[in-house]
Amino acid sequence: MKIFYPLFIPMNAPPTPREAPNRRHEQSEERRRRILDGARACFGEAGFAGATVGRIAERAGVSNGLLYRHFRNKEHLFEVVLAEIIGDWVRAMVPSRRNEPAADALEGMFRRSVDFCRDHPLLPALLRDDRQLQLTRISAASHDRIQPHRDLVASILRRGMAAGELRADLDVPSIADVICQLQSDYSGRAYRRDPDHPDAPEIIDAAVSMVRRAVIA
Amino acid sequence: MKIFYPLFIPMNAPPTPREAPNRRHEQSEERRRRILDGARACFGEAGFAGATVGRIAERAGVSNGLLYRHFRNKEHLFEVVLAEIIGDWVRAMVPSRRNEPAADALEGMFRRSVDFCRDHPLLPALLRDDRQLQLTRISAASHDRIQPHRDLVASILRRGMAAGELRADLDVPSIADVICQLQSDYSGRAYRRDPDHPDAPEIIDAAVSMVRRAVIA
Amino acid sequence: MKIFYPLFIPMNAPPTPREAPNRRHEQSEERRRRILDGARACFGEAGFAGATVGRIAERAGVSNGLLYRHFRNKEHLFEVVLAEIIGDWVRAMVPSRRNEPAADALEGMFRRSVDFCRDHPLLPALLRDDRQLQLTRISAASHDRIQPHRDLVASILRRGMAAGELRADLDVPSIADVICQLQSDYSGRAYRRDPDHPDAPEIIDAAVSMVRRAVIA
Amino acid sequence: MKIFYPLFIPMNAPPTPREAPNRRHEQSEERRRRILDGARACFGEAGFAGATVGRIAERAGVSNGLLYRHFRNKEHLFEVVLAEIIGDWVRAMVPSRRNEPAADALEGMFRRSVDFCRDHPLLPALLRDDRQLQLTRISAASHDRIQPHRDLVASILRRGMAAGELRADLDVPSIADVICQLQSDYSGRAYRRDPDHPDAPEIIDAAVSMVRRAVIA
DNA sequence: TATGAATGAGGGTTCATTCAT
DNA sequence: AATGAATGAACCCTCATTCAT
Repeated sequence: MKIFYPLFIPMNAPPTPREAPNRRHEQSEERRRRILDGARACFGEAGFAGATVGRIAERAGVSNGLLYRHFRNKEHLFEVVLAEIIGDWVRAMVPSRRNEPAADALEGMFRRSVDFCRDHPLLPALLRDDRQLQLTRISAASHDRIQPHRDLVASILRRGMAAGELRADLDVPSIADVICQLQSDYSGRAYRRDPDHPDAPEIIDAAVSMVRRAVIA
Repeated sequence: MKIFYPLFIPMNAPPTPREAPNRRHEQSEERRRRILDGARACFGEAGFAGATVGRIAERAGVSNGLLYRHFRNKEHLFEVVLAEIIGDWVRAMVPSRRNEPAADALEGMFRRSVDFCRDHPLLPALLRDDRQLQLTRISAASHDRIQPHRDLVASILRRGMAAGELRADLDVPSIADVICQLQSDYSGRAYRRDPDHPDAPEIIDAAVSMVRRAVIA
Repeated sequence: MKIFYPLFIPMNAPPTPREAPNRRHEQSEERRRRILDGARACFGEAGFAGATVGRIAERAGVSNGLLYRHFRNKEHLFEVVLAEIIGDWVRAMVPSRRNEPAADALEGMFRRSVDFCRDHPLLPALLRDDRQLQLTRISAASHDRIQPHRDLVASILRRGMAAGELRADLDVPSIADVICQLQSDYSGRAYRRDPDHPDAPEIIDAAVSMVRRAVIA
Repeated sequence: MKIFYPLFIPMNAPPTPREAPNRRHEQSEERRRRILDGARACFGEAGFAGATVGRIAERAGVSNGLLYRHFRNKEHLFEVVLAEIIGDWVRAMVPSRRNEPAADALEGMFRRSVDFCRDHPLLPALLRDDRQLQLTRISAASHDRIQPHRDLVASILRRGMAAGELRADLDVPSIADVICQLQSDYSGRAYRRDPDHPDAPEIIDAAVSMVRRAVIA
């Protein structure tokens, strides 16, 4: 069975500086970086509509106008931020060892995803709900990141079923959907520090064990 | 065992008409109603930031200013809408029969919640994530609706454990959290019609069966 | 010979208040008026691009936002201003007596146009050159006002030729074009007080006599 | 009779290269040239306000900043462009033969002006109306170019009157004004291709014949 | 009670100009 | 001399909120 791991193409790698980078270019690049960081934080805190360009620039310590040298407009900036985050997240999540039992692979993914989101100042909050963000125009983003995630989970499930480790009667696409949903939920919690949606270890454990119990033979 | 069903205190009951309601008062009350309906629709479609008071008033067929006679401001209006919706949702969700097996009670709740959200033009989208809505100031709302929901689920779990229907080693608060999370997720999907987050019956079934398997003895 | 005088339909007559106008409505109407006056002045001085809504509002003594209650946007405001001005101008210019000699009719029109523009705080400056104003989207405006003007002049010319008062070999459309051009020029001068383009009486006389000499038999 | 032909003082002659022009200087000069050409095109297309420095630099194939080494600011650049154009225009317009009849001289000037503007990708549109261009600060430019033009026409008129070719009772300054006005009008038309202000040959002919008839004895 | 005209702060965006390199 | 990244003021426009009627 062919497993197809490499999910996402990194969309917004910084333009490869093939010439020796001079000071100017370096500084510019660093400011672009700071803008993206500021945008991550602001979008993460306030959502797309709530974040303001002015605030982002301020946070990045640059002028209002500079933002528009690096990004077409607010929406474009948001797209780039999203793409970056997804790239990071996926890299953190992907199974490290290929031969581990399927249930362990799922649990590993789950926990790595949560841990990544906890440690990283980023916005998995935005990983879920484009509708709220009035970003219907950014349609690709949502689809592009969700389906591959499900496919990855599904491939692990199928591998486990083939190996006899998992129940044989799983409705793979549906179960994969639910697992991904839970993973998104608790990854998101790890970032937001909403006391109403805690990410206490025992809750994560409960989610993980629910997943295990649902799939194991 | 005492089961404590009445979860929510109605927050914004219409001011109790202690005098015999004359015409004026009646009409006023009806307009308040229309404003709330318009707000539900608008907030549901565009989120908090995206909805405008002008639009809401227009939809309600009243003037812009009247809105401010009935509600302190946009935020307050939103709070009231939220509270109302949660009331409706809870009423729809609460177990009908008291003596059914715990697992069935959970499943029933799950499905009723999803169905309610599907049939009702309302905004369970908003049930989850105040942060997105820039409503950090509305902290109470979130807490008030989420904890009671978990308590309800927890009480069912405990009943089932006491009755020997469910596993004895459940970490009740944590499992309740996960179950509520899933229920919110798929209820939300039922309202939004995001093709990337479908609410196909088999997916709902998968979620339900995952829950059952997690708790059943 | 049929003469077709009524050229322009007044486009932006204030919405006829068929009900007894209360104070509120009156004040609103007056503010709309003030905005239009401010806009006339600002557009007249600075052109479309150069005029700013902020400046116009300030000049009208109202808030920035009010402008957008009365007009869709800057462009719409400009259109209305233009239409008003043209209406005024046309009414001022149109021949009063029907039976006067053609050459006198032309001269009368010419002088009335100039006088109107001199006395009136308006912007015939804008009567000529949409291109400068980057108003390609307002294409109709230009055409709608210029051709009728020429037609009016042409009809007078033809009447004079038929009556034997004017030379029989006139190239009517071309001569009409030149006459209108001159009339626009010196009407515009009357408004702008550019010392480099004076509107001294003897210059107007020179223009008028040039026109007479060109057409008279 | 003294005829005073050399009308305009070249305002912005390139800084006289008093040293043998080395490579550096040559290249610099060529870039200045390219900037001016780009500016001509941009101002011509979009007017002063509509043209942007960035666009001009891009069109000239130089950097944004270089523009400010050669010109004080956008306004200065515009002044220089204007002066250049006027120089070109005047050279094209000036009577070639000194002894031709005055009326022919006028007609020749008229037609050469129109032809020049038609053939040349430049901005006689801007020849008339500084006010529109928000360039009230550039007052000199306007005066410097208009009065000499009138003087030239006046001198031809006086010559014709002295020679008995033209009517003896002409109000020379006034007639000169009108002639110059017409000439500007139709020269401008030749450049702009506004269908509402055509420059068809028969219209030009009509204008020319109007002028002739106005002055001829 | 109900209206909707009026306000004005703040939104995203552009662009003339400067200055370190 | 030449670059182009960076600035920030000013642009048009929206919309939550107030208040005279």
